[in-house]
Amino acid sequence: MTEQRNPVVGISGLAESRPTLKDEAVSIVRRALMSGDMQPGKIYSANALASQLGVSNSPVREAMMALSEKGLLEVVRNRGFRVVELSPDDQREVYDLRMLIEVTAVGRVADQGVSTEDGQRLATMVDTTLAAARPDNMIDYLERDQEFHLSMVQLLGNTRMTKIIENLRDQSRVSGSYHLAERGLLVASAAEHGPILAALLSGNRNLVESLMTEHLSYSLP
Amino acid sequence: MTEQRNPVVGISGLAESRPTLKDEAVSIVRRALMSGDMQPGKIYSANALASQLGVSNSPVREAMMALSEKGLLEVVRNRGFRVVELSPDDQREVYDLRMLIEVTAVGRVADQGVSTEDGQRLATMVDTTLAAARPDNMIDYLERDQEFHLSMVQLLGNTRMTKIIENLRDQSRVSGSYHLAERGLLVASAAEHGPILAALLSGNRNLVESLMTEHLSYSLP
DNA sequence: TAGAGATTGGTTATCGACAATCGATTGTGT
DNA sequence: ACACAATCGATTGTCGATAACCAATCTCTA
Repeated sequence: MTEQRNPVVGISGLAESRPTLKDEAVSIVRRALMSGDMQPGKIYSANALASQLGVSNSPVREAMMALSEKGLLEVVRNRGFRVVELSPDDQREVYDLRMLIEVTAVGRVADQGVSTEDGQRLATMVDTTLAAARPDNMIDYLERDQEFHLSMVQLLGNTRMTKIIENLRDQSRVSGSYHLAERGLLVASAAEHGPILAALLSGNRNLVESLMTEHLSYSLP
Repeated sequence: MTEQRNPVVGISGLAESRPTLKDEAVSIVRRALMSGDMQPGKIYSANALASQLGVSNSPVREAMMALSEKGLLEVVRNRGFRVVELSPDDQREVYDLRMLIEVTAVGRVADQGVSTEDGQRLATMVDTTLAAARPDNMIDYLERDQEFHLSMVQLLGNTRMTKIIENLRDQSRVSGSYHLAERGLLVASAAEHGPILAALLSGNRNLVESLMTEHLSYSLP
């Protein structure tokens, strides 16, 4: 019988060419990873999460598979999905890549020039990020931080490069970026965004790159 | 009753902690993409491929989803999976990234030094690749070429960087790398591997990087 | 006691089925 | 002839069920 199925309310009540259940599951799990609701090293069951969300296993499974491809989860056969726990070596792998790609990307943007409009937009982000830099507000802060950095990179126009950088940053975030809060370095890190943007707008590539290099060291343990 | 299920014979008859059906499907589709059996721009049905392989839709679907994550396919909602067709802009995105990452990676390997053993292994690959450089042998040749380049990069020990480079090279390969064969540049490209390896072994980073830079221009249209 | 082998508990990997959805095609009215 | 609505065919996205599987626990024997 054509009974109305369990509506499966996602996040937004909006109905706009509805995203697939898999997509919703991806963002839910992703958020749980970033917020620490899912802890590194622990194994989680796709089926269990599926029934929590009120959907069947398939879309949730696909979501966790996708996150495994991105290196945020590990598939443990017939056991579940383990949240990755970056070893010191892993962390340096990610760090090295970010130093190479992310720094170069922002440097190139400086070379290429930034429109006044984009400059304004970025300046706003610097402010809101700094305002969000409170230890009790880590999750939101990290989101703003991510937005600012990705917005700079996006100006280069290389979508693949942006995706790669986003993924690397996500990997950094999962395995505790909490040493920032612990050490009260949160505001210090946010405060560097201003000079970085200034250098970017002035088109000083060398300066931007050295500031970015220094800035990235905050993501080291 | 514990009845023997449909055996679902994969490719290799080997039974060694059997890979998942999804994994088998991934390599099958991947090969089809590289060989041109699946053509850029065309849409293929996961279910159709599933019944061709004698398995259900789920693992094949997961495989094609994974390849979509990697940028080799595009999901077209309720229509199927389209083989990506790189626009000129897309091709330059990939090219720019390879120039940045792949060249740097090989350069760093030169700095770091290569063991005699590894050098031997690479030298063998140079030979077999050159031997495979016949226009009627494109698929095999491309496989050897890939193996040589990835083996160099692997020596750096950054697994994530290797994966990224592998993915970028795969993207280059899908959308016809056939201009090589067409223009008879195949042997010319393979012949550059020797000097590259020589420069690598001699630890001359600058030389390696400039040779690699030149070499990559073969992957441009 | 110690160790091999059976049992258990929980999870996935895979299956087959079906409604929702999309693009193309056909049909209709002006 | 043309715009627009209804229909059609194909494919996915999602579902619920189940056997295969892994790790850990328990049992039994030497």
